Amino acid sequence: MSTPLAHIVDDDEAIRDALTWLFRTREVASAEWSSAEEFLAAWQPEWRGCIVLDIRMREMSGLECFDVLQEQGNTLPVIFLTGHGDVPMAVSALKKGAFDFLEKPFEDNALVDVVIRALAKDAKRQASQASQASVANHLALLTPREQEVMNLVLAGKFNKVIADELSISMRTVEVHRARVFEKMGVRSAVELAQLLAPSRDKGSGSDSGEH
Amino acid sequence: MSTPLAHIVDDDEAIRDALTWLFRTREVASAEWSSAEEFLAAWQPEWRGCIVLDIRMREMSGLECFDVLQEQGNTLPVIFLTGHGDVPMAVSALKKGAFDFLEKPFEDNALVDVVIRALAKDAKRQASQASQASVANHLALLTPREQEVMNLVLAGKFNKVIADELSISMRTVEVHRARVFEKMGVRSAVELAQLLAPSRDKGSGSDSGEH
DNA sequence: GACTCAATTGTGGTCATCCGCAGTGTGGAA
DNA sequence: TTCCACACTGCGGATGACCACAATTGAGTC
Repeated sequence: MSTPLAHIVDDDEAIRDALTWLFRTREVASAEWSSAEEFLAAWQPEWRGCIVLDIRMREMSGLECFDVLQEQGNTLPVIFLTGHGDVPMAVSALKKGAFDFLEKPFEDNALVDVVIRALAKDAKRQASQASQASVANHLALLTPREQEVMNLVLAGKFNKVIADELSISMRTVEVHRARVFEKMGVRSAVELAQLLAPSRDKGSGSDSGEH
Repeated sequence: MSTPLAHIVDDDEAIRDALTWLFRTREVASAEWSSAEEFLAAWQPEWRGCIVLDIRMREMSGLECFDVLQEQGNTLPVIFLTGHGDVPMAVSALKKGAFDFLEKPFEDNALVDVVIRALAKDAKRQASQASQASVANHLALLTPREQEVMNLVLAGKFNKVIADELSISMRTVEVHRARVFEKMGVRSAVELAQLLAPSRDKGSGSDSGEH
């Protein structure tokens, strides 16, 4: 199991050591990576925690690393560290979904606070995603026909009408319907609607932002 | 009705004129305000569009103006303009929900693009909020007893059980239930659940759920 | 060929929902 | 006082939902 970790990605060993020590004294578990490439090679989508990413590194920069991560579906909050960032860089990073953007030198407390908030955010995201994934798993257990019937049930149609539209008997609809309820772990169409309602929205927001 | 406007808030008349001219040539409707105070005094929550806010102004700064707006429930996207912003300022503004943060000098095209995206975002937000408000209006038509029954219906309970919990007859529950459907403009509990699924908090829940 | 699984259908019955009809009682507004 | 909105109730019937029991067919697997 992956424990939540603050992943420190920086090619400066002195800084890595300092951050590792800082996090250890604040009881924040962390891991060290000496380059963006090394981190990307190891990165797994199921990791939890957050990423503390230095912008200026010898090979791949932190910003490039961030882009690659986002393409690969990373959901971990990313905190950028930079010695000489400019405003457009910070704005771009945040608009692309970075969690925060800190200029060196920064207060130890400030960084730790941000990391702790990032860890909390990831934990929350993880929780809500877990329940959504569970629904998706149950949904995957349904046969095509069952899904078809389910959709019509959710459209509020009577079994009679569903039978008609699918050109099958009412009895068959009842059987499918019962199996859908059973497999989805609900006891009524109302519960089913509520279970599926949150995940039935369209479009993922691009940029967002509440805090 | 309020047309979507790009509200230009800047105490420098030359800049206001330039922006107004720029927007007009791009067919973006705009309005001018010569100070944060003037804008705040006129501001109405139902306005649509976006706000182009200069940071450095004589009296109240753009950042202060932004804080006041957020407190008052502003939902319009805010685009900051600044001649000499620093990274922490930009980061803070974006994390507090600003739409964008542009440093002068900027390309005309860049600003117009941002404004157009901001207007689009507001239009989208407005649309989704409208349907939500409509649901709220319908909910407000329900009598207290009807809302109570509705919550129990949405909990997936049988009329019999609802009658029991409220210590009334089944027939009365049926009457309330029918009125709820009628007033909410739905024809079944499933439709009701879907209508209310995105936005809802528990009220008057007696016992909690199982499953 | 035996076996599993998805899809299909019927019978007959129970329980829940929905509705029209016909009322009672209460508290506030005109 | 009259009118009205709200809450409440009973009866009986039509319709829908759910279920146990019992089967058939075709596709794909072992």
